Amino acid sequence: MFFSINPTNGLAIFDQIVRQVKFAVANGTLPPGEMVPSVRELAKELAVNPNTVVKAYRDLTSEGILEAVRGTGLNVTKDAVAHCEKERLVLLRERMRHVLEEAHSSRLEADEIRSLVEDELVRLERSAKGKRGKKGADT
Amino acid sequence: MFFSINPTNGLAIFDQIVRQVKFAVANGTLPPGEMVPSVRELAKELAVNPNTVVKAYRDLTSEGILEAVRGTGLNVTKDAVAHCEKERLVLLRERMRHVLEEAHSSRLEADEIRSLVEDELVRLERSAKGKRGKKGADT
DNA sequence: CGAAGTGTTCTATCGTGATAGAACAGTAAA
DNA sequence: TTTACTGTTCTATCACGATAGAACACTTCG
Repeated sequence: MFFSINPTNGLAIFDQIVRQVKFAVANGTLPPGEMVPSVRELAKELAVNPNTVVKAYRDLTSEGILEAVRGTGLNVTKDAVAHCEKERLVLLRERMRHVLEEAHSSRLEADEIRSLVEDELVRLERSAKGKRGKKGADT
Repeated sequence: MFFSINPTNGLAIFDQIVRQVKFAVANGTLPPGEMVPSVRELAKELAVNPNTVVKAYRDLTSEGILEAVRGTGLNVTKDAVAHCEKERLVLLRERMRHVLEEAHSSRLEADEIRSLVEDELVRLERSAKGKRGKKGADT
């Protein structure tokens, strides 16, 4: 499935779920009309309490991103895509800003910040590649 | 004073204090032997509960960064500088990594991430300039 | 029908961060 | 000594995120 939880993220679990659903909608992984995993199913998959998933889905529903079909499940609304596409960068930018503000107020130079970002970007690329090419070396 | 609290930071107040003390030690703003503000004074200045400052100072003391002089106050230890210089990048890098991981898992391209970072960096530069040259334009 | 799956709602408990307020022991200076 | 600072240690309360377990109304399918 698309979802995963990172306990050291700094974000609450329910918030991580909310954001990942939004991101999945924004990039087309979760198209309108598609059903999200059921509360109990997702809770089991993430090894998380069902009530935590309930809270995430409740927030998403009250934002108009999900809608309930009684007795059946929750699906992505038609309006969700535009909404999530707009919000995607806003959410990421806001978090990024907090980190950069801390770096800046700690007297880190802009170039030091840039190289820190580059370090972590290549690290991300490497681990992504590592997952794609399971056994082989490269290619 | 050097310290300030950002409620929307995602970090607990006591943790923000801990990190800011470490950063101040790392960049020489808070040299060894220097006294940190008293518990009650800092609590008043940050409009925060004294117990919150106590917790931050207790953590810093148990890490060997501050030491108590009974009846007088807390001062920065001799070993603190090396310790904090090492930890500075680690702390910032760890937080940065979490944000970049989220951006990456949301299918944001590396170049989009870079331009997002650049956006926020110039924003930081602007606000820093704005604070330095209060009334005048530049110089 | 009945069983199994939906979402929804409820109470209770726990840990943590924060607040509030009080008390105690030590030091410094008038 | 007295006063006014230090740090330190309590108890109590609150909000919030998370957990646990149960119940209810609805739909789908055999």
